[in-house]
Amino acid sequence: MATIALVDDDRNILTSVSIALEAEGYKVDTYTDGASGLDGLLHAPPDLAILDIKMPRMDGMELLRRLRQQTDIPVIFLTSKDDEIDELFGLKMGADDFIHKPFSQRLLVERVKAVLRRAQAREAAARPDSETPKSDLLERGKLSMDQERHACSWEGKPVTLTVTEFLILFSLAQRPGVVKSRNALMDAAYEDQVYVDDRTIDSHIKRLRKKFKAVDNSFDMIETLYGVGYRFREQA
Amino acid sequence: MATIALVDDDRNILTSVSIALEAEGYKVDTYTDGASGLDGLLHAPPDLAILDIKMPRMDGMELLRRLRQQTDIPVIFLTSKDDEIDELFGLKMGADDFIHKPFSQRLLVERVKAVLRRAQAREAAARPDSETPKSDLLERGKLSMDQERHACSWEGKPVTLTVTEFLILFSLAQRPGVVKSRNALMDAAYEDQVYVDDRTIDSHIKRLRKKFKAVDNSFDMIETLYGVGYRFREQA
DNA sequence: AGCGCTTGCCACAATTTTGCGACTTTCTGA
DNA sequence: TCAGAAAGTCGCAAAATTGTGGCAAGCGCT
Repeated sequence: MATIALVDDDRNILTSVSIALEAEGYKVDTYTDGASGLDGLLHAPPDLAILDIKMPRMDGMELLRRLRQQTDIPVIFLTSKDDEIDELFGLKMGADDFIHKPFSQRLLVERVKAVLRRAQAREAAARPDSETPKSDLLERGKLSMDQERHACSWEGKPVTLTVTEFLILFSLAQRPGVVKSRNALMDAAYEDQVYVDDRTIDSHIKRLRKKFKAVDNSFDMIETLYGVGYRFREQA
Repeated sequence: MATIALVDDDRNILTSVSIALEAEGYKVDTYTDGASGLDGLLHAPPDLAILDIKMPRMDGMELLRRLRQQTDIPVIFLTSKDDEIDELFGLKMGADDFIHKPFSQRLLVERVKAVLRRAQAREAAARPDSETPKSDLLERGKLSMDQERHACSWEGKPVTLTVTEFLILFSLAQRPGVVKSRNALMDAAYEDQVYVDDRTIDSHIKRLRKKFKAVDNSFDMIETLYGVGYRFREQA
């Protein structure tokens, strides 16, 4: 799942927050002061950073300022009552949220999820227009796939695919004529590096072929390369 | 320009007021009694309603009460001296203004403009997010939703939705055929900084389906895509 | 303090998807 | 041609994911 960096000089907070976040399935990197925090954030960028606003060597605000010169990782600040003056400035610098001490773990986790959700949406919204010219629409002869709609059809006739099947076929069809090893297909279908048996991929391929043959018995777009992997046939 | 509904049993008032308002460029819908007025107001919601307080079949007060269950269209009452006792009640119900008979057309027009201006300001204030120029009306086959009035109906029959339900359905219906992940729906329904469990979205979907099925048992516009999210069915 | 309504979430049932063992069939190269 | 190695299939039970009924906390109004 997502990685979260935690920068705070208070060991107690560091451990209790770590535990709370890890319980939710997040990976947590901890740093005990601003300087090493900045270093860590830049070298091993997390999906979200939680910074204490008061810290030795470099306070949270300064850390944020420097961080923003390089990245726009979402940031949540931990503040005490007297730090409120800084919040306006923090917001301007691009802080995403503030949590006032003392805080419940429940609140913290909620905010973390909210910020990650927003960041994810922001990212998704930023992608389509700027880079990644390949839209999530794919047309290959009689096959057409639409990621956004999670729809797939052959000769116009709809074919219902599960998530895994969709991802595998999408990966194959994206580059017709190019062989994809089973490992490559696993990477396409699974987020992290889960390892599944080779035979599992075969199973998915089997199901894909079956579903397409149900619609067009002469379907044979998915070729097997003995000892190598699978390939989506070139030209329709 | 704006549409104004006029409900009065007195033909003279109906025609003279219509002429006055149309001269100002407004579109005017007229109804001659409370019952048909309510019907018309719900099916073809105007920007403002002018109601006579005394009418056969259903008086203005009752009409307002029922209207408020569905929408918050601005309302101006026409009253005679004897009706003054009701004004307090009318205000509570959300009437926006009272005009005492007899009244000059000039006065009427002024009041109308004032109320519309206020309504517009209110509406702008309620939606501080600078963007969101998307239209407030949404028609998708048998479904119609009006963001302004927060009204929703299926095959013309009103369906009462809570805020969250409304936002979720609106988000889905806005792009029929497109899958929305639970996260995307959360974004549509909640402020930043609020995180709710994935299953909460399921709950809302459950309630939505229930409400629509109560009106049309064959309702199945909200599709579930296993492992992906929800989708509003394409075509009516 | 007492409603009535919304809402988030939990627990349990119902469904769907998926991984993989066990076999069979096909392919390759000596 | 024959012995592996590799790929195709089947069938299932485990895993995931979703559908639901309910409940209790939170809120706005009395």
